[in-house]
Amino acid sequence: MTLTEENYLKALHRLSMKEEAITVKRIAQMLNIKMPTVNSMINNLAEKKFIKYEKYKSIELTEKGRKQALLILRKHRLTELFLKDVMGLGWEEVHDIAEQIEHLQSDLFFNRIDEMLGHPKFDPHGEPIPDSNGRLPQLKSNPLSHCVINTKYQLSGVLNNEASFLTYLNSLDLSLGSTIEITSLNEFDKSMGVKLNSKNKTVFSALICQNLLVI
Amino acid sequence: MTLTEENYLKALHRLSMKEEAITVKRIAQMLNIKMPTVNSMINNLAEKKFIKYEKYKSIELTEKGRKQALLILRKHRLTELFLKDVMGLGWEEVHDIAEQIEHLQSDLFFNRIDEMLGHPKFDPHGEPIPDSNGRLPQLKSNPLSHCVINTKYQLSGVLNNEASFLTYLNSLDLSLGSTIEITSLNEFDKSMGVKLNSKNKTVFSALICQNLLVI
DNA sequence: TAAAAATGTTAGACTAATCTAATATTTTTT
DNA sequence: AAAAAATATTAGATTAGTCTAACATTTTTA
Repeated sequence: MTLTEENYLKALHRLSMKEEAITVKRIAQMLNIKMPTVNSMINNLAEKKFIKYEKYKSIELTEKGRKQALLILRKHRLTELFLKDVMGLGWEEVHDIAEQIEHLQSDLFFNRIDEMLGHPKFDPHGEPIPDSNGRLPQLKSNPLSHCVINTKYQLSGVLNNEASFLTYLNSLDLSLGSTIEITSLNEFDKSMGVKLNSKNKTVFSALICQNLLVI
Repeated sequence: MTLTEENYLKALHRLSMKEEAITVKRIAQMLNIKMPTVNSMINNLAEKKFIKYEKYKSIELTEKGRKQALLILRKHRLTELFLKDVMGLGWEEVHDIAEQIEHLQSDLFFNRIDEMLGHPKFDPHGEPIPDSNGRLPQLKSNPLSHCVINTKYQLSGVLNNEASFLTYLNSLDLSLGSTIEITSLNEFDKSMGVKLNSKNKTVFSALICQNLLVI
């Protein structure tokens, strides 16, 4: 895929997320390109099966197109997080750089970023980060006890409302939306080493883990 | 500048570094492109004053061309070092990724990399890294006492040969070529906090600094 | 529902980067 | 120094991505 095709696909996906119908006019506006140009690119993308399209009719991403768009989105969001958290750039500074880096061809590079960030599932706006197969994370929460190591989750609920449990969570500064990264796992007692909000490390017993719901 | 123009400029610079004359044929080989294509790009670059050229005559980079090439080289070498030292990729893996990243347009991004690496003057092959003005570092050594904070230097000599001094250096595992990064400066006694070979931290008194030559 | 407005498509041209085939110049060899 | 070989250049075609002008279709409105 060329860089231009990737940018069209991104725009197509953005429109499909928020609007009723994808039109040539909207794509043209979004990419700041004239309609006839968009029209010919639409034909090109349809030929390559990234979209379904018949002239004067609606434009829709195919599964292939959506997956491709999500893979680019993944690279974009991982990059933004990386520029911010690892390189210490400001949130307002990262977008333009990520727009360029998202087009790099290197699984190695992006997988390493993913790893350094602890396989985050959401960017700081709360937007989900597609996985390396171009799939969006399930929005179904699971108990932390069912989750995997070296991955960042967000607290989405609790399965126990005893005051002592809630007080404990409070003392850790844990609230809905807080990030919990599993850094180690004790096979013997099923306790987990965790890092909270990318800052404090502690250990959760199996019982704690069973009562924390995360996404 | 287009990505293609940048790649030609890089090739031109590489040739100018190691060979007598830059020929259309050599450029074509290096970039794996046919000679007529190279010829037309040569004309284009000459029009834009990156090279001096008259047909059937020799090809030479202008100052403008050389500076541009060195700025790309700077981005390439900083990126390689970053991928290796910060992201932990293997030396054999970094080249292809750096070939892509070197074309990014973002002073912010590369300055931040430079900063994170401690403003290195040489890459791990010992190749010099051009500065942000496209100038190669002076190969003239200076006493460490004349150097600036937050910068990586390489030990290039000593100004004192007393056994006690050399034994001291040995005990720190310091030898010719070792990297010395100045991490802090004590204005009162002119002593310096340093990191040696990217590992051990220590403090050098003013007297030590005066007797270490670095590049 | 017919006219007007909005949107979409086709036709044809342009630029950057590439190619092959043909031609020109320079360099090497005999 | 003439012939042969190597190298360089020109001419003309191709592809991707863009444009403007003209035409077609659909949607809105009166």
